[in-house]
Amino acid sequence: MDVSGRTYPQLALDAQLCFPLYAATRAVTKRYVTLLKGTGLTYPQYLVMLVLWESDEPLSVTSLGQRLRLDSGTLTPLLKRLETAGLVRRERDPGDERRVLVSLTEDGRDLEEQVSDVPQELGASMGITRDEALALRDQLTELVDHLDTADSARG
Amino acid sequence: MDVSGRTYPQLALDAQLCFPLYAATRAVTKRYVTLLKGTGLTYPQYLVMLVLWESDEPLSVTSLGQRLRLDSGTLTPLLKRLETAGLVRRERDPGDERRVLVSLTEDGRDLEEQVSDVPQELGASMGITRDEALALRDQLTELVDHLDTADSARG
DNA sequence: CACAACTGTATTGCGCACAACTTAATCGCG
DNA sequence: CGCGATTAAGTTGTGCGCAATACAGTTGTG
Repeated sequence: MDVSGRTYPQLALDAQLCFPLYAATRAVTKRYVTLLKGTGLTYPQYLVMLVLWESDEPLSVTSLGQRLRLDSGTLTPLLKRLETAGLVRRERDPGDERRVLVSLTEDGRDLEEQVSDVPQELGASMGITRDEALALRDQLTELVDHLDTADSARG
Repeated sequence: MDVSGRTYPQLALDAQLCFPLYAATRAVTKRYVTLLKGTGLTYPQYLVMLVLWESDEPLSVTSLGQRLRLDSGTLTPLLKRLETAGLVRRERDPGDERRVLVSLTEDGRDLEEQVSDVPQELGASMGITRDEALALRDQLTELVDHLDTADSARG
């Protein structure tokens, strides 16, 4: 942690934001493994289910991807696993055969009740108040917005 | 985003901290791809190099793993790629043949100067002040500490 | 010294992420 | 209508993360 005397002190691991961010995501994901045990879901699969539970309509792969910022290379195999698990259906849109519509099965819908306590349990594991969590959420959301424009703009 | 009328409003994607955290990490990683282009490093490889640049001594795989919270299943192939790239050496510790000591080559050491502007460039992409970044860093560090104890304690 | 317990690293297998590419369907424009 | 451009999803290949396992080397104990 002693950064004095280094040629490039800004490169110290503990001086940067990126590492705690990276570590926090992995720690949260690891906690979800425990919390989702019994549902058979991975954390990315859980996120997909969250989006589907929010939606009244079947969603295309692209719209799921826009919501979660994931592309078809990630979603297609993930959705196939959810289909194999019997939680979702994948059907070509009759009105546009390029699109695949993803909808919940009865089992998929039923799973929502089983995970309804997960957010609160995770919150308890994080050791911060609800207000702190919401403030952090907003800061990170802003960060994502900036980074998205930054990377496309500055190349 | 309208959460009213849902049976489980706490499951709304936008109500939770986990998703912005996950999205922010991926956005940062994506930005690093651009910033590290020319070094040949991936973001996790860059983190390993940060730790090695900080150290005067060769480090074992385990001590690298403790610093970065990564295990040998992740580090071994990553270090082999860094070795192939000519940036590090991997040698068994003569004093304890179980251990593999990782040290920088001349090329590896030289790379530090090439990335010395990366932290500042990333900071500029995030659209937050240095103080905000440091506050965020500290909050996330605390989060990680809590989650680590939570997952081992509550199983 | 013998040997069980432990430690450090490597290997295997699975599931993301994502870039790059392919294929099929649709759209737009003359 | 014909046909090039665009769009949507799927495929391929690379590199993490990490649990589970294997295994060689080391340590502790009698």
